[in-house]
Amino acid sequence: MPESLAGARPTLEAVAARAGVSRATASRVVNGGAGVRPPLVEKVTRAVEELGYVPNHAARTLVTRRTGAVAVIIAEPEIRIFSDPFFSQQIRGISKELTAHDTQLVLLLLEGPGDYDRIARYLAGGHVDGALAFSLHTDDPIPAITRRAGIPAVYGGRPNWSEPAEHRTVPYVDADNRGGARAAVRYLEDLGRRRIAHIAGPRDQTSATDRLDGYRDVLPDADPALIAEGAFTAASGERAMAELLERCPDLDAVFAANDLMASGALRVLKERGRAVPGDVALVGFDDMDAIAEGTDPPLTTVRQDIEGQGRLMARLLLRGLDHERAGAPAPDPVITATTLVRRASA
Amino acid sequence: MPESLAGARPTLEAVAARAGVSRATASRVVNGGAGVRPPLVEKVTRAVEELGYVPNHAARTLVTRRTGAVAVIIAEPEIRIFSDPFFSQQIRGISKELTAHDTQLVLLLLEGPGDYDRIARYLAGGHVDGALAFSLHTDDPIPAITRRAGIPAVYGGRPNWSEPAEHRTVPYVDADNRGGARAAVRYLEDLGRRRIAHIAGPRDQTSATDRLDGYRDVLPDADPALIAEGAFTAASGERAMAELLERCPDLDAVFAANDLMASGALRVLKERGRAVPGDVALVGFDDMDAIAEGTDPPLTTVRQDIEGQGRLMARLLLRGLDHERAGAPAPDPVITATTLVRRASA
DNA sequence: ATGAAAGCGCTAACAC
DNA sequence: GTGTTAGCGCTTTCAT
Repeated sequence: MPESLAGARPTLEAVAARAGVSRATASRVVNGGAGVRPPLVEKVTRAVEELGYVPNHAARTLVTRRTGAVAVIIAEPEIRIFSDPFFSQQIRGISKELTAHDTQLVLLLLEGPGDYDRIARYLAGGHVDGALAFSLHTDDPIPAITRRAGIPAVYGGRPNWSEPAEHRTVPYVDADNRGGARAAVRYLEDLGRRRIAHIAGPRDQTSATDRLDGYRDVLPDADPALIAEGAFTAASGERAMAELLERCPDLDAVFAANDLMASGALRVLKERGRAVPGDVALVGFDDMDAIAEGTDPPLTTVRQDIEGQGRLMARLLLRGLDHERAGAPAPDPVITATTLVRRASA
Repeated sequence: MPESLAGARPTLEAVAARAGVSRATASRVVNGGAGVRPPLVEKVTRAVEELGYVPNHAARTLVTRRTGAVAVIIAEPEIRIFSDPFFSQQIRGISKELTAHDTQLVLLLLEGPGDYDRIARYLAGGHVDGALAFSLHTDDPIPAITRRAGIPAVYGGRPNWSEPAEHRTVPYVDADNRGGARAAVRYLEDLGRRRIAHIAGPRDQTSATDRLDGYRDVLPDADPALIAEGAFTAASGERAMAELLERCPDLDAVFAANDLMASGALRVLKERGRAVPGDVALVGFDDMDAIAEGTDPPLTTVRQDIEGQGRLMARLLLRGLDHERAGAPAPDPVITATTLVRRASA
């Protein structure tokens, strides 16, 4: 490994000089060497190594108008992001895909509502080529900001627009929440269960409402008392289960909109002496192994490939960057498959 | 808000023209406007707004040699980073401090050991002004990489060198683990407990060994059977507690090296019919509110300001960046205070 | 296939 | 105070 001569990083000029070629040729070699004769390629390559040359990123960006970086925007209400394995897996996926394409991940945490300005300025400043964001709120300002900044963006989770017409406007990656929910409820039905309750997630998240819709697809005439709303947390799952038990003591199955709530429900069920799955069959959603495999009994749940979704988001964005000049239309939403994982709780 | 004329972002040149001044003056105004007469400042400011001008980052970096970005490096074994509230809080703190100084956070996730090369190239490429990294492993290559890249770095947690002499080489921020542990054990002593056990963390993390050292400071002659080793997880806390109970049924207090292990220990204690704190007093470490406040009884624990540590890391780095040209020496390590928080478990 | 030269958008001496 | 000018390091026509 070459010694770095503290301070004075070698420039392309230096490489060219050392290799006895022009800067242009040196540049060509550094960028793949297409159309340069092998002996020269060899010479330049050696010079690069000897000098420990690393291209200056700013200079390159200035002329190419490509930064090789992508922003990942995380809204403040998503503070839980880092504690929620869901997001961490998604970020892993994104990171892997970006890395594979030599693209950097710039993390933009919104500390508060006033931060949208800062983000807007940043995005407009040409720091990044594109942006990735998660679970937009109702009429979230982010899409408008990226549009104004003129950079492409891909979203994780179906945006929650108040205008349904806007849905097609932005590209997003989402799991087949509705289909997964349908599969879960049908499975419970096939088990012979007749009083199937649902612990739904918060009404303002599409993943929650889609799962609720899936439940209703299968059980259009379900007793409304069989539906309780939670907040995707274990504690809220406990509360919802208690409610449900009170309202419908005769229930014989529960489909919870995520594993965390299912784990809470399980705790309450056991406390009240209901055997799982004997008396009450229980199905979750997400298949977060840290949760679903750790409960007693382990959770039957709907699995989605979260890391894969993250990778897909990044891939979609990168593809968009490549086609950008072609003025390609925003890619269609991508819905990833879900599968039912049978364990012991149902 | 000005319409963006898709594609053609206005340059400083355009601003200057519109304001009827030279590019230099426009630049001065954009950068604070020191030494420019108010009327001109006003004119330029208006032009900036009307045009929706945002400085081109690459151009600026090219001449100033400052990127306004800092890398946060997260090693692969730290995959748990995102699920561990410890790291998430630290990152929050870092993000806040960086944002306050108009500096961006570039996230570098190491996907595997081979990734060190990629990181090294990135850091050498002048993408960032400095780097932040966490809990270095024994003889971690990161410090060498940043040194070779010629960029300053600050670490979170005392590095685990095999050469003690190296300790002073790198600046780091760490909690007063040893002092906090001492306080916890003394508190237990003051409660009148005489058989105080310790559930230690993994031997290869300085935070764990420092806490063990603190325990030993107070109890130099403690029965070795009173010490069990866990892995900072709840499950390992359960295992360690079971061990301890078997070896020393007469123990009357436990100091666990973190809250997660304390919560596991608590579970086992209750299972075996030991009243907490009646029969066995229990103290944790970290004060992760999601855990410590949620147990029954709530955990007495040693609190450290994790977000503050993150902020401190960023501040130290930024300060280093400012003094860089002055060839200032690496700042000394900073040890942040810990405080005992009394709840009900001891 | 290679080189010469222009210029990306900005800041910082240096003159005035 | 303000304008003029010279690059920062690189890619990319355009000649050759």
